[in-house]
Parts: sequence; structure tokens; C-alpha cells
Amino acid sequence: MTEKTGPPGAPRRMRADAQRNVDALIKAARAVFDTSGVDAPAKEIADLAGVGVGTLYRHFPLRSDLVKAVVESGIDACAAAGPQLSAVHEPGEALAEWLRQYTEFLGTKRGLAPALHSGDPAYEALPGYFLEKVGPALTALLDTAAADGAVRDDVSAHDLLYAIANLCMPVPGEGPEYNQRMVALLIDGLRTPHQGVSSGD
Amino acid sequence: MTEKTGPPGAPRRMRADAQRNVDALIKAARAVFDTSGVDAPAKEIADLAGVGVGTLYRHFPLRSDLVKAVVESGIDACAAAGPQLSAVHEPGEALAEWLRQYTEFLGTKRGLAPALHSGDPAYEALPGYFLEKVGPALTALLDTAAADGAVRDDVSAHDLLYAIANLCMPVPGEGPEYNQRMVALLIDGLRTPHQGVSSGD
DNA sequence: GAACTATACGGAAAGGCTTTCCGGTTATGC
DNA sequence: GCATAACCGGAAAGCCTTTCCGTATAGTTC
Repeated sequence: MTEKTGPPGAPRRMRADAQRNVDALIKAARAVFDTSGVDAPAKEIADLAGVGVGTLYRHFPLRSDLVKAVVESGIDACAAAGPQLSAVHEPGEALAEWLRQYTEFLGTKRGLAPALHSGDPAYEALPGYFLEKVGPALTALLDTAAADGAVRDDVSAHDLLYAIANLCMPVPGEGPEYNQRMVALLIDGLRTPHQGVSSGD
Repeated sequence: MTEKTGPPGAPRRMRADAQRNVDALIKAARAVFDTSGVDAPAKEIADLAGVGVGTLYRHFPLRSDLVKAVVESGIDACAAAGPQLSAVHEPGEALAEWLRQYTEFLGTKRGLAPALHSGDPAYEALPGYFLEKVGPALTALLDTAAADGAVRDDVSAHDLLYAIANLCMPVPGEGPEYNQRMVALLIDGLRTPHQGVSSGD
């Protein structure tokens, strides 16, 4: 991230038009990513945002920084939903529903998941951010559900977050429902009391 | 694929040196992909194979064609292991072990899985090829296991193949064991008799 | 409200990678 | 051994990201 509203005591403040452009760029990027995928040329994004490429790169030195920014905004939204759900539903339900939403977020932004998993070191920090943001929420959901006996207790939030992120990778002939279905399958596994792969019939 | 040993009645035969170069290129590509990842410059591969880039592109017009060729050879190896395993182990075991090997294949070639799932239309045909090659073997394993009551019957070989391929995506801080563990979790889900995500207690 | 300065802007240039093209080379058939 | 057509290598073209720099403008001071 570049420079949001200055932290207390920060010597520099971002110029208003700059901030405006940053916002416009993130918004444009989100739109273009949806339309043309994350590999769309930077110029397309700059054009949509009504700025030059120079401006884009001023704020997001690496192309991947822009992707990161877009993802982070999505993550924040996800994180917010956690406590909310657990307030309304019972533990098992809350967990399942939260995972469903999470799956949807990742599945819808086609092309995002592949980029995140492209091995580009730029994205390595992202899951950490993700974990930091939603980890506590998910951990809480998991703990409650586990205490309730609804799920096994040997799978961490970390495990689950990554595994689901992987299961959300688009599959050529299939739509997001496929991903949902596979996540559901994984969750059924989660509900299995510790079977182990080769512990027999 | 380009032009293997001519099909019966094919009017053209590939020149000997051309065939040699094709082989060298695939071999070189496999090596380079292991070393520098699938995004390594084409020149690196051409150099290792001892040919010019022109030659590389003559045989593999798109960069992705080379990746495809490498993957296909890996797929063939996997396919061969299927019947062999089911001959030696009992159904459930055979399935689990096969999936384990499959996971290993995908997990080891880091960078390959991301490329395959990059959304590049060039790779869309690949899973089809995969399915065609190992689908029958896996289907057989699944059917036997299902008849045995060891696994549920509403998940197809197709579903599983893709889902596992996704779960094999590398995760920054983790090694292949992580992927194995998550695949195991999915398989536990497979062993659950049809629970459904939100039909819980 | 006008002038000044630092910050930000836009687009052109640079650099790198894939893909195309073409003159030279080499295998193959006579 | 010669003719011919397939093939080779590397240089050129094209596209994209990233850098650079002269110009415009927000914010500040008088």
C-alpha cells in the first residue's frame, strides 16, 4: 500500500489529487480484472482510471502492487463478515457460511487466484495479510465449532485458508459452483473425526 | 503436439534432425522448468537444447505448446501407474496411493500447476487429455471403492482430478507435505456418506 | 489573491520476452 | 555428386512492463 491517511506524526501528507488517483486506479483495476483478467495491460487500467501509465506506476511501482491492493480490499470485506456471521448463526452454520462467502469472493474474481498462486514473490506476503485479517475470525469459528463437536480439531485456520484458496482456482469447463462443491467436500472432510488416509476400511 | 512418427499413410515424414531437435527441446524444457520455473525465457531452453529460438518456435509455435508437451509426458507416466496399483493393493488403498502419487507429481513440478491454472486457453485442452488418460483408471478405482462402501458415489473422477490438481498448488511457506495433508482431508470428505454442507444437525 | 515550491502528472523512451521472418545449411532422393 | 526441399539460426518486429523527465498543479506563504 502506498500512503493512506497519514499515520500520526507522519511528516508527509499525500496530495489530494494523488489520493483521488489512487482510489480511481484501484477501482479501475478491479473492473478491468473482472473484465479482461489480471493480465490486462497496465495501460488499459490507466486509461479507465483517466490517468497516464506513469501515474499508475508512481503509486504502484510493480504491477503486482496493484493486484495486491485490489485483493486487500476484498480481504477486508471478508474479514468484516466473520464476527457478524457468528453473531447471527450457530457455530457450524456460521463457519460453513463464512467459508461459502470466502469461496465466492475468490471464485468470482477469475484470474485472481491463479495470479496469487503464480509463485510471484510479490504475492507471498498476501496470504500473511489475509491470515492476519481473517485468521482470528476463522480460528474463532473453528474453535467454537470444534468445541461443539461439529468439526475435527487438527486442522488450523491457516491450513484451511490456503486449501480453500487453492480449491477456488478456476477450472476450464466449470463455473464457480464447481469450486463451491469441492469446498463443501473438503468441509465434509473437516467434519470427519480424524480418520487418516490409510487407516483402513 | 507437432509431428511424431508419422501416422500410417501420412504423406510427410519428419526429417531426422528435426525429430532429434524436438526430443532435445522437450528434455531441455523439462530440465529448465525444474530449475528456473516455467516462466524461464525460451532462449534458455533453446540454448540448453543446443538449437536456436527459431527452431524452438518452429516446433512449438506457442510457448505454451512446449509446456503442454512436457506435461503430457508426465501425465502418461501417471496413467501407467493406475492399473498397476489396483493390481497390487485393495481398492481403498489403491485409490489413496494413486492419489498420493498424483499429488506428488503435481506438487514437485512447482510452477507447473500455476501455469496450468493460469487461465491461458492454451492449457484448457490439457485437463481433457489428462482426464482421457487417467480418467478411466481413476473411475475404476472409485467405482470399486464405492461398491465396497468405502467412498461416497456422488463425486466423479473428473471432479476429483481437478480438485486435487488445485490442492496441489504450491503454498508459499509450505512444502509438498502440506498439499498431501490437504488432499488427505479432501479424501476424508470423500469417505463421508453424503452429508451436505448446510444440512448439519 | 498572487507567487512560489514541492509533488504529481503524462506520455515518450528503455529494456525484456515472445513470436515472426528470411538467408544460409543440411538431410534426403536421384 | 547434385538438386531440392525441409530445417536451422539468429536478427527483426511487436507487445508489455517499468523508468525518466519536462510540464502542470495543489498547497502554502505573504
